[in-house]
Amino acid sequence: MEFANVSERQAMSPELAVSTVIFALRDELRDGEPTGRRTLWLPLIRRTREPFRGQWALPGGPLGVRQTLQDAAAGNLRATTGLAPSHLEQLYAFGGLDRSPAHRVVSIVYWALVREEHPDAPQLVKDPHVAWFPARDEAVIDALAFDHAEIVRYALWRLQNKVEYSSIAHRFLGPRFTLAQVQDVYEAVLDRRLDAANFRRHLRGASGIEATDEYLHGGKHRPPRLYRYAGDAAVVPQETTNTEEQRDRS
Amino acid sequence: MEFANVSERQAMSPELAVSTVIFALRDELRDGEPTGRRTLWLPLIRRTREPFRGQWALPGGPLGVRQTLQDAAAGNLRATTGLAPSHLEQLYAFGGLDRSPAHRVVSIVYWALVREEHPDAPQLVKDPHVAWFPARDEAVIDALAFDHAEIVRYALWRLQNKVEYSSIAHRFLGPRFTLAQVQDVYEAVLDRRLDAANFRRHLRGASGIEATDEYLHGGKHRPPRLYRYAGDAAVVPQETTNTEEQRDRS
DNA sequence: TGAATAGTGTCTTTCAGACATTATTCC
DNA sequence: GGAATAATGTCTGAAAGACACTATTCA
Repeated sequence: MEFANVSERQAMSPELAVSTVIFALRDELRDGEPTGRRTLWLPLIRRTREPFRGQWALPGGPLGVRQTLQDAAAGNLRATTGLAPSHLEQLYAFGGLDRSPAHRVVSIVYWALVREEHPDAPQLVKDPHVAWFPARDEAVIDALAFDHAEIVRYALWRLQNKVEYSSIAHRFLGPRFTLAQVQDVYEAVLDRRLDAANFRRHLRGASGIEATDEYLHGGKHRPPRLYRYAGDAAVVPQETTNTEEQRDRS
Repeated sequence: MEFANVSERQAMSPELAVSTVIFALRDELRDGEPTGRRTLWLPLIRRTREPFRGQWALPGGPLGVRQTLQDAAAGNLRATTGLAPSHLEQLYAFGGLDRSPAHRVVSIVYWALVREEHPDAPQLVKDPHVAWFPARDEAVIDALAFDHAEIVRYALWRLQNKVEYSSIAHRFLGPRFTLAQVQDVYEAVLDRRLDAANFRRHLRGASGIEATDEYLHGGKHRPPRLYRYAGDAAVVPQETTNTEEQRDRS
């Protein structure tokens, strides 16, 4: 089959794009001041073109012919944050007819975790059209372009589920961490307080976290023991191993 | 941007297709004779064109511009079996570079459950290029076209996971069923025997299954009580509600 | 020594596996 | 009555929530 131009071609098959929901853990702010807690933040991009010009949207773009889905998602992430993902996983393919006015676009969406960085770390992208927002700020999320509010909420829900049965919490952290830091991650993701004793027992049992001989000094009081993750160290799962995401409750 | 022809256009964006893995429960056969147990079967389509001409493949096809992903998946199912899905859910988007020789194709794959039908039921599609196979027959699955073996195995794994924490087992069955029938579904999907007493207690607790006043007569011995599913009756989840699949263990 | 955080022990409830037991139907 | 399947009861151990308690560091 041959087609005279792109319009005819477009009549046959929808556009294909890849977008990425990126989460990081940062200090929670109230009235501009840190509360002492941590929360989930995500980077958004301000649209400079119609449709939804001026509104915030998820990073994304068309998929190249010689580009895997994962590569495209990691590319979104690098372009937006300058960082590499410590976790990257397919979320869902969104294919509703009216996600975008005029065009029909199918978006394959990934979600990613990145390690916390100081907001003024040198490798972070400095771009007036990129900004970080609290992932649970309803005013921000509801105002997103396209169906991105729905996508962000779904990604948040997936992250919550995954943290409960899988050990990905450490991917927000560095190679050495205290159990209190892991608990901070859980509390930020699940958005509720956990009992330290039970949480500690839970971690000892079911996850690939093991104690080291080191302790974190420099705090104000008793230094906590440092732990490390002892599972497979693969930062980015392979395209061919979709041994991921499966336990969403319906 | 304008393009002179489809080749140029294709250089910009991969093809987009939708395929569907369809499961039904049927009598298990050994040497052509029923064993008394049930197992999972799936319908496959024999390819009549290159590539992989003559090999079996999952039903699928290109996505139309005004067609939702779910509609395309349900269309696969109807064309292959003549049946409507009692469950339909997105599985994964497969986007490896070399899934298909020469072309770059991204496939968004769904998985579906259909109620058991007698293999010679009138509404079933009669097509020499369609045949049903046991879903765990490694010789069949390994010989599938493209990366469909990987896809089928992933779908099976998802179905197993889902049946353990969700109540979809009844979607293999009619509106009224006995607990033994539900147990048969679980045993076929999980591929192991379950203790009837514990299984019964499990069902009473966590799922939307409730007893009716009816009993199934006509058996050889004590007639079992009939149950029904009391949850939401939606046969096909909405495109916009992805409250699905999330608990895969990684 | 006291404040603050790190870390342990124990009681209780819930739930799942193992398995013995009773119930009802048809032949 | 006996065979077969349906359905219930009970014992046990694993895991999670609640919460009291001990340990170690710094100021």
